[in-house]
Amino acid sequence: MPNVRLSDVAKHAGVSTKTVSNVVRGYVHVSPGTRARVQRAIDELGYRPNARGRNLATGRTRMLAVAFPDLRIPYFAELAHVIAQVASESGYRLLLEESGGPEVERAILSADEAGIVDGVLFQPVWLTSTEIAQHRRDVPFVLLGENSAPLGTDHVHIDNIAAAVQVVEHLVALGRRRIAFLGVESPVPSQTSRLRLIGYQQGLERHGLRVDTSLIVSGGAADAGAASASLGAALDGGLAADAIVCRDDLAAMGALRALSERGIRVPDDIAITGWDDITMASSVRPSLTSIRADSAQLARRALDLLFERIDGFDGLGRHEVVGHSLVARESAPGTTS
Amino acid sequence: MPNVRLSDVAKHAGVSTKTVSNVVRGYVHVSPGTRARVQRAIDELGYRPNARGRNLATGRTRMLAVAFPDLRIPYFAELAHVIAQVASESGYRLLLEESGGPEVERAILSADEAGIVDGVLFQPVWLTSTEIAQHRRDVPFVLLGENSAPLGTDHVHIDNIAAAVQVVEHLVALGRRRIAFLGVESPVPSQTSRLRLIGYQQGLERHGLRVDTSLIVSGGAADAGAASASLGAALDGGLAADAIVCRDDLAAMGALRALSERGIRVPDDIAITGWDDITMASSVRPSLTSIRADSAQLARRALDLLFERIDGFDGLGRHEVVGHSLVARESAPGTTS
DNA sequence: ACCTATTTTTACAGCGCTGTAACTTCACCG
DNA sequence: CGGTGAAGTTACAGCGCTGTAAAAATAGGT
Repeated sequence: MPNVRLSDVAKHAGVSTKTVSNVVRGYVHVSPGTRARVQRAIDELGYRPNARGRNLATGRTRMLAVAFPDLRIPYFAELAHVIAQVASESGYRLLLEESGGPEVERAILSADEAGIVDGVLFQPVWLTSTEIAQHRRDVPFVLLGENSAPLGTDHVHIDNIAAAVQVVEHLVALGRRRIAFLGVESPVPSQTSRLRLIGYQQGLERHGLRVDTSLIVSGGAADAGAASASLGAALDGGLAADAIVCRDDLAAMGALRALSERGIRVPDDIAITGWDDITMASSVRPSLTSIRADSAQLARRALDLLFERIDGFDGLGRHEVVGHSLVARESAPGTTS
Repeated sequence: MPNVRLSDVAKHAGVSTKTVSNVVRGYVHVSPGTRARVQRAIDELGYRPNARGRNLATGRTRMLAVAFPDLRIPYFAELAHVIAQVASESGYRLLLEESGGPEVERAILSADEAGIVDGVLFQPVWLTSTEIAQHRRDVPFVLLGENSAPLGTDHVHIDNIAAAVQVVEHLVALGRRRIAFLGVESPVPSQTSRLRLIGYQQGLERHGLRVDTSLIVSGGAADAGAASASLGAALDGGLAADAIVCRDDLAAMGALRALSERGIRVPDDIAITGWDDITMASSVRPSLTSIRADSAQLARRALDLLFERIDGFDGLGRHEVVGHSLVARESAPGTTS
C-alpha cells in the first residue's frame, strides 16, 4: 500500500491539494460541505499528513533541541520534563542533545546541519561566553544556567550569588559559624560552582566570618558517590565544620552518607544544604534544605525568548533572572521549626 | 544573507548539484580534485546541508522517539541517557515523548502525523497488549518494559518474575520470613507491579512461606514521598515485617525514610530491597540492594530490533529478554558481607 | 590506436507539502 | 440588475535535497 498523499486525497475528494491542506491545517475559510467531503476522503484513504513535506515547505520543524550536559542528573531530567510540558503547549517537541563534554558542546553550537530544529535551549557547562560568541549559529538559541552569555545571546538563569548568600544566612541564623562548601570541581571549577562560591564568601563576610579555604572541599559536583568520598576524606583529615553548603543536591546526598557513616548527626552536629531541590531532596532522611529555582518560570521565559528569536527577533541578548527560593527542611531547618 | 543551498555551491564550484551532494555525503567515487574544489566552495559560501530537504528526499529523518511515562523518574532518565548514547553511535537522535497518561500513550501510538521520526521506542504503562495491537501504526516501533506486547510487535524486557523470585530468595537467605511488598498501584496495579508481585509470591511459596496479603502495601510506585506515607501508615497500623521488597528504588527510598522516622533500623530490623538500581541507590544510607537491568544490553537490543524494522523487516514480533542482576548492598546485604 | 571496463559526473524527476496570487462564486447593496 | 467585496477555491511554483539512469571521462589492456 503506497503511502497516501495529499494529492491522492485531493483527487479522491475532487478538490485541489491546497484545499485539502487547508482542511488538514484547520483553515477557517473552507465551506462546511467541502470540509466534510475532504474529511471523508481523508478517512476513507487513511491519509496522514507527512511532516517531512510540511517541514520543507514551511521551513520549520516545530522541534526544539534541549542541550543538557547529562540527563542522568536529576536536575536536568526534571528541567527537561518541565520544558517539554511548556513547549508542548506551543506545539513544540523536544529533541534531546546530551552535551557531556566540551567537544560535544562545541558541536552543538556549530552544528553543521541546519533545519533539524527551530531553536535550541542550551545549558553550557564547559564553554565560556567568548567561545560561545565565536561560534556561528544559524539556529536561534537561548542559554540556560549560570554560565555568562555573550552580548548577542539570550540567557535565563537564577541569581546564584544571591541564593548562595541566602543559604549562608540561613545557616548563620541557625547559629552555625564554621560553614564549609562541598562540591567544587577540581582543578577548574565550573562557572556554576564559582558563582555559588562567590555568594558563599559574600554571605560569610557579611556576617564577619572568615573565609577559611580549608573549609572548601572539592570534588563531587553532581555526583553523590564522589561527594561522599571527598567529604569523607576531608572529615577524616580533620575537617571541622558545623555546616556544609553543598553545590547541588547530589553532593548533599553524598555528604549525608559520609556523615552518617561517621556517626555525625545532621543537622545536630553538622547542618547540610543542597541546591536544585530535586524531587528526592524531600524524601531522603534527613530531608534536604535546598535552593529551588522557579523552573516553571525558567522554562516559560526561556521558551518565550526563544520563540521570539524564531519569529525573527534579532536584537541584543536579553538576560533574564528568574526567582528562586530556599526550601528549609530537616538537614538545616528553619529557625521557626 | 539568503541561505546557501546545494545548488549555490554547485554553481560556485562549477559542478552539478549531485556532485556536491556526493561530496557532502562522503560518497567514495569523487575525484580528489573535484572534492577539493567543492569543499572550497562549501567553505567559501559557508554552506550547511539542510536536513529538511534531505529528510524529504530520503524519506528518513534519522530520529527516533523515546516514549517514556515520565522523565522525572530516574530510571527512565537514565535509560534515556543510555539509549541516546547507543542511538547516536548509529547516527540517530532522540525525540522526547513523555506519555504521562493513557490518552497520551494512545496518541503516541496512533500519531496522526507521519514522517517525524523513523521509529519509536515505547514503554507503555497504561495500555494493554490488545489495545496496542488495535492501533494502526505507520512507524516501526519496539516496546520496552514489562507490559506484554501483541504478537506483531517487538518487545524487550527483563524477566521480572525471575528477578522478584531472586529478591525474595536473597531475603530468605538472610533469614527473613515476614517479607512485605511495597508499591503496588491501587486500585489497578500496573503490569510491572503485577509481575513483580507474582515473582514475590512464587519466591515465598518456593520456601514454604505463606503469602499474607496484609504484607502487601499499596501506594508509592515510583514516588518516594507517597511510598513513605503508605508504608508509614502501614507500620503505624501494625505491619510486622522483617523485610520489604519495594517495587522500585524510589519506593525503597521512601521506605527508608518511613522506617528511619520510626527508629526502625535497616537492615537490622527490616531489610529493604529496591528495583532498577538507579544511580542514587548506591549513595543513600543504607545503600539499596536492588535489581539492575542490563540497560546497555536493553538499549542495544531494542535499537537493533527497531533498526531492522526500519530497514523493512516485517515479520512477527520478537520478544527478547535481557539480563538482570541483584546488586546486594547495605539495605539487604549479601550473606557473605 | 581501439575497444572494453570502470570511474566520475550529470540531468532530471521527484519526495509531500504550503505560500502566493489569482480566480470563481455568491451574498448583499444601491 | 449590475457592482462590490468577502468567502471559497485553485494553479503553480517552489522548499532543498537525493535516487536513478545514463552520459562522459578515464584507465587498462592488446
